[in-house]
Amino acid sequence: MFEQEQQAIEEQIRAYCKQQDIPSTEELKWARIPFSGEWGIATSFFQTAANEARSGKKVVVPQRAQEIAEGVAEHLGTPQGFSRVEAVKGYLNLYFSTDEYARTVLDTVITQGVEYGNGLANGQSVMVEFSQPNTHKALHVGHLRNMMLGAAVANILECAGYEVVRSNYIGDFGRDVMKWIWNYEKRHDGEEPPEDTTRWMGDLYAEATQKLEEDEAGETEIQALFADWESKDSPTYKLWQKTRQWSLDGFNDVYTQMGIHFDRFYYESEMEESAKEIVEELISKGIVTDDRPDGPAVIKVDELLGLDKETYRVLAVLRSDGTSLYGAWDLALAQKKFIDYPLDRSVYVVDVRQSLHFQQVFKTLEAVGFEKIKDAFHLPYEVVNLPGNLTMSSRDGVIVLLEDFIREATQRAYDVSLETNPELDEVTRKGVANAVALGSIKYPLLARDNTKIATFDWETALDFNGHSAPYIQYAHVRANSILRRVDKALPDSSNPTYELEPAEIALIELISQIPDTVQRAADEYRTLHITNLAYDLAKAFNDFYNRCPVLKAEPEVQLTRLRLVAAARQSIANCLRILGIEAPEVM
RNA sequence: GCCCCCGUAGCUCAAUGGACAGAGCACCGGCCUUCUAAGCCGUAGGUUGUAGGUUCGAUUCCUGCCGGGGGCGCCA
Repeated sequence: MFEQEQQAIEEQIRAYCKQQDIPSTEELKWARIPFSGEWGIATSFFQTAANEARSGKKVVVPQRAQEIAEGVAEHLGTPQGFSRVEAVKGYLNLYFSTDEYARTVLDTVITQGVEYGNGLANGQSVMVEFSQPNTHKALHVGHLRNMMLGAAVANILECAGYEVVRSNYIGDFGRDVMKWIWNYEKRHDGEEPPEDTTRWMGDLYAEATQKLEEDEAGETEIQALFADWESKDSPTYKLWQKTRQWSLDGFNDVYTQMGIHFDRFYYESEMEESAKEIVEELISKGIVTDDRPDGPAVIKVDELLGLDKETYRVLAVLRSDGTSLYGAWDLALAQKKFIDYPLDRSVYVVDVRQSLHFQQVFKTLEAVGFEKIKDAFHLPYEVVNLPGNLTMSSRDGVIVLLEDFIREATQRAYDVSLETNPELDEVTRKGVANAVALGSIKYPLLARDNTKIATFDWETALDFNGHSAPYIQYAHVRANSILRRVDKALPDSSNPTYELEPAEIALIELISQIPDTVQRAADEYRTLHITNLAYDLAKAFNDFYNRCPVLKAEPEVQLTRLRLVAAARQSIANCLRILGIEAPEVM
């Protein structure tokens, strides 16, 4: 937000260094002054001093850094827009003229509104593939992490200035699906799903897994179903179509509920044909080692890349019976995405356990000359476990169902609301309960680094206190509550005519960080930066709320504070929106 | 055997190579005639797994070791 100011000062620093014959060529790194209540930008001269030391000059680095900082400070004087410049411990600290900058920040937020925080369109297009649910199975809490991460990353990229294509890749085909069909035909033929469709699909899947273990002929029968499916007018194919749709309808309900949408759906069942074409081609090029029917057709990736050490291992593409495997599908899909859209980047939000798989796919495509694959990126995330390091598994049915979790959280939020705000009408309360419940479900998954395993336990999951979505939502409600009580329109922009409180400065400072944080989150594909900022904003607002009266303030003070409250409300709402979390008006 | 990830307060987690390693939970003690107490303030809690290395400076980068988790030819 302060690029112009930084640039102007950078030029002066460079000029000074040149004049003093100090070799300062590298970029200056700017940071915020890290002490509370102080507001400004800082840079240091350790690197410069170290460079001098390396070039033969006899200097003690910290001392020399301080010397340079002092020299620069003297040279700069007090630049326009700053109130004070100091050199301390090798750092150059430039303190903003509070009034001027406070006004600039508030004006920017209020003028830009929901757009505040967004970067300029950068002309780049990126696809984010996420969710990838399997039909004929239940949705559990483990799937939620992927959904939330993917949706939030897509939002972040969009805010940062990318053109974003949100895609989903539905697992509607494969052995597990056929296993479900097999079991359905044997034990549930003709049954229609109950209202709770997705749960029922999951139950039948668990049953299929169990029954198959006890059934010697099962494997052969499933193989036969695979063969039937190939013919599009077979009963197997028709049954597959019908049951698959049950799952898809259920998924769409969940997406609607979670506020997620997709621009493009891909299906594994569509990949069969093009996958086989690719494999045929690779066989003819000698890249695929075809051991059928004695074994699978595979790509020996290390060999392909000419590596001696086992690194990328072997990617299986066809079963010995000739049916294709997901390795082949991904070879097809990775290319198809770049054909369907003019992408500058292609992001896959997929469980970390598939890291090797994606390396195999990407390396293979690179080796066969598909240049664009260099722009493909696997964004891995860790799993959600149950206490005791227990991995959720659809096969064993050891899972916390998404719908159970949502129901419990909603009930809990409703109960808390009854207690804390008894006057709410029923319709509003239900809306609040829904917003709070979904927020509290989503937030912890987004506030954790992708590489960290999450552990689900009910008590923590239903805790609405502290570092949580409801805390942030509540800050938004408080801000809204103040503004609602003011009948008149927001005052016009003006410089503050009183000395701002530290709590006010801290809040404004955080607000000003949003654009940079969005960019950083986009660069690193990390939702964590947004959740951290949203929380810090809420905390700073609560502090302000307690220390600084607004409605009872002197008219001149109130002027600025009302604009600050409006900017804070907007800022919190924008952060929550990026995260896919609702910002309620009341709670 | 090869590869990847994690290790920070009692617990769960933060921390662009930078100034004093910060939050929440839990514990203890305060604050509702005052813009919604789903809130605020205070106390306490640390050899950042360990041994080295790089650096002016390491929780952050590199190497070894210890502990935990995950992946590795016909599931996805």
